[in-house]
Amino acid sequence: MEDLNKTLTIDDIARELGISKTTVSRSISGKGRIGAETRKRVLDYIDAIGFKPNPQARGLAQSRSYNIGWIIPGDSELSSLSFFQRCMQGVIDVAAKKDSDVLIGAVNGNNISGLKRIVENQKVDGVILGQSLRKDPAIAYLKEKKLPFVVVGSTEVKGVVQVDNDHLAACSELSSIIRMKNVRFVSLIGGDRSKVVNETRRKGFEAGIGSVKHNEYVNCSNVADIERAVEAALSDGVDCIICEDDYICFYVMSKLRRDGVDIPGRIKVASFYNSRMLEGIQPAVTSLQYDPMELGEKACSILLDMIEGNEVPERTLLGYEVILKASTQ
Amino acid sequence: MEDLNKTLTIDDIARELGISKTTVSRSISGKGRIGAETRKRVLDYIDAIGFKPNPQARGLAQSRSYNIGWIIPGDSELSSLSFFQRCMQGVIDVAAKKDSDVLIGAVNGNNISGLKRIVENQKVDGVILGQSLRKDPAIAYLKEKKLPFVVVGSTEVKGVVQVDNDHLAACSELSSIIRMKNVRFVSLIGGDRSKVVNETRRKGFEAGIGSVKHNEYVNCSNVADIERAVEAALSDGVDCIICEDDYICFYVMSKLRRDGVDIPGRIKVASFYNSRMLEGIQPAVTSLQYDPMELGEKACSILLDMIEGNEVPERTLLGYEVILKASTQ
DNA sequence: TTGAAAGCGCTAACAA
DNA sequence: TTGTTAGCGCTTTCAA
Repeated sequence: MEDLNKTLTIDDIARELGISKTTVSRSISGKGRIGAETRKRVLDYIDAIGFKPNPQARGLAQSRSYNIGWIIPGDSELSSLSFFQRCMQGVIDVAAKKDSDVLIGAVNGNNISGLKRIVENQKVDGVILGQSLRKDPAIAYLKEKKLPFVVVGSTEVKGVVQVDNDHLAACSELSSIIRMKNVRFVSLIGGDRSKVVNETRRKGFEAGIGSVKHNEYVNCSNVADIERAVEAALSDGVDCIICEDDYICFYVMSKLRRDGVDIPGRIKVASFYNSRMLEGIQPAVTSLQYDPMELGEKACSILLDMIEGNEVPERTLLGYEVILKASTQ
Repeated sequence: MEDLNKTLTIDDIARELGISKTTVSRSISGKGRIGAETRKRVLDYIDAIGFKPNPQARGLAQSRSYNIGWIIPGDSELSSLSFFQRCMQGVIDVAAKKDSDVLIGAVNGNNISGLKRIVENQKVDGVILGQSLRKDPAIAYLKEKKLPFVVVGSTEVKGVVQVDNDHLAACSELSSIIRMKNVRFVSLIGGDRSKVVNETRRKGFEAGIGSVKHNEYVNCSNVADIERAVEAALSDGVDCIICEDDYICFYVMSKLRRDGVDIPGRIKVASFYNSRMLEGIQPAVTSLQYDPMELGEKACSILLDMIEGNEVPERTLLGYEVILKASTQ
C-alpha cells in the first residue's frame, strides 16, 4: 500500500512503470532521444494519475523559473487600466501555452523596487514592461541586468525589443481622413508628454493634418485641464477636436454635450484611442481601434523566444483600424 | 581569481567566511540556534556583495514556492478595474514584505482553468480570490484542493476565510442618514444579482431606509439599463436615488444632468460606492468610501498566516466612511 | 553554537 | 533507445 498523501515524483512513476526516471523525464519534456511507444506509455500513465512534475525541482536543475514578470505602473490612471487588463490577458494566455506563469510587479514612477525585487530574487526568466516612459529607469535597469525583456509600446532607447501598434501611421491616417472632410481649424487635445505614445500620436497628427490650420493643447492630466482645453478650443473657433486618447475624449464629449455644442454640426470630434470607456457615448465617436490583447500575446511570445535564446525582431508593429462614426459625419 | 559570472551560492559565502554552509543558511533564515555575532558577520557580508539565495533551491528543500496566487476575473468590467488594481497593490506590498511574490491568474466566469493551472502546477502556496460569486466554482475547487485561500468580499459558503468591508453596516448607515433627510420616496438602482456584495448592499438599504416608501431597480448591467431605471424612477416620482455602485452612479448622474434634473433640489443622489470614477462630477456625490488597498493588505497578511499554519479569523470586516456631499444637501 | 551529510525532485552528461 | 550518476542550491536532522 502506498502512502496516498505523499506527493508523487518521477521516481514513483519510473518504479511503477519499470523504467528509469530519466526516461520519465525525457517523456515529459520531449527532449533527447526516446522511443515513441515508451513515451506514449509514460504520458498516458501520468495523465491517468494526474501527475505534475515539481516546478521547483525542474527550475533548480535548469536554472529557470518558468515565470515571467509583468510590470505595470501601480499608480496608473483609470483610463489605462482596461488596456493593461486586456494586454495582460494576452500575456497570460500565451505564457500558459508555453508552460510559464506570470508574476506581477508594480512600479511607481521612478521607484522600480517592485521590478528589482523579482529580478534580483531570480523569480523570473524575463520581463514584459506594460508601459514605457520617456526616460524609463526600468529599461535602464533591465539592460544593465542583461535579463531578457520586451516593452509594450515604444521607446527611443536603442537595442530594446518592443512591440507596439503603429500609432504613427494610424494617427496620421485618421488625421488625414479628417483633413479631407474640409475642416478649417483643428485642435489636438493631448495628455502627459512623458509618455512616448503621446508624442508619437502628436507627430502622426501633424503628419496627417498637413496644411490645415491647427493648434495643440497638451499635458492635460485631469478633468479640469481637459475642460479648460475644450473651452480654449471653442473660443479659438475650431470646428474639430482630436483627442489623444479615450479618457480625454470621454471628458471632451461630456463637456461639449453639457455646453450644448452640436456634434458634429458645430464641432467634429475624433479620438486616437478607443476603449469601452467610449462605448455608449452619443454621438458615437470616430476613433482608432487597436487590440491590446494581441499586443500582450505578441510581447509574451517574443519574450519566450528570447528566453529560449532565439533571435527576435527588435521592433514589431501591429495593426489598427479606423472606425468612422457619427461624430465626424 | 573567482569566475565572476558564476552565480554565488551559500557554499561560496561559507568558504569565504571560513564557516559551514549550514551556518550561512541559518544566518539568513534566522532559524535554529546561531551566534548573534556570527550571524551579523554573515549578514553584513551577504549584504555587501549583494547575495540573494536561490528561491528554487529553497523552495525545493521546503516545498514552498514563496508565491501566492492573485485571482481576478479576466472579463471584469471597467468599473471594477480600479478596485482590483488598488487591492492588488495591497497584496503585492504585504507579500513583498514577507518575502513572497504574486502570481496572477485570470478566471472567466465558470472557467477557472487559469486558477487550476497555477494550483496544480504547484506554483503557489496559497491563493487570494479578488472576487467571489454567488456560487463560485473557484471556491468549491480550492476547498476541495485544501490549499490555503482567502476571498476578498463575502461568500455564503461556510468555513471560507474572507476579508470584506462592512457593507451591510455601511449601506444601512448611509440609508438611514438619507432617511433623516425627510425624503418621501427612494429608488435603489442596482447591478448584477450574482455578486454577493450587491445583495448585501440591498439588505443594508432595506435596513436603513426603514419605513420610507421605496422601490428597487436591480440587475442593471449596462448604460441602457441604468438610464431606463432612472426614467422609471423619475416617472414614479421619487425624490431620491441611491446607487449600488460608482459605475451606476456615474451614469445616473450624467443621465439626470442631461435631462436637466436639479440635484439635489428635485432629486437627491447617493452612491454605495465611491471611486475615482466619481471624482469631478458636479454636484459632488454623497457616498460610502472604502479602502481597497487595505483590503488587499489584510487579505494577504491573513493568507500568509494561514500558509505558516497559524490560526486566522474566518471573517474580517474592515471599516468605511460616509462622505456627505452636495448631492444630498 | 556549529558542522557533516543526507535529502528536496528534477535534468543532463556520459555510458551502455 | 535507455540507464547511471552527478549535480542544481538550499534546508534540516543529527552529531559534535
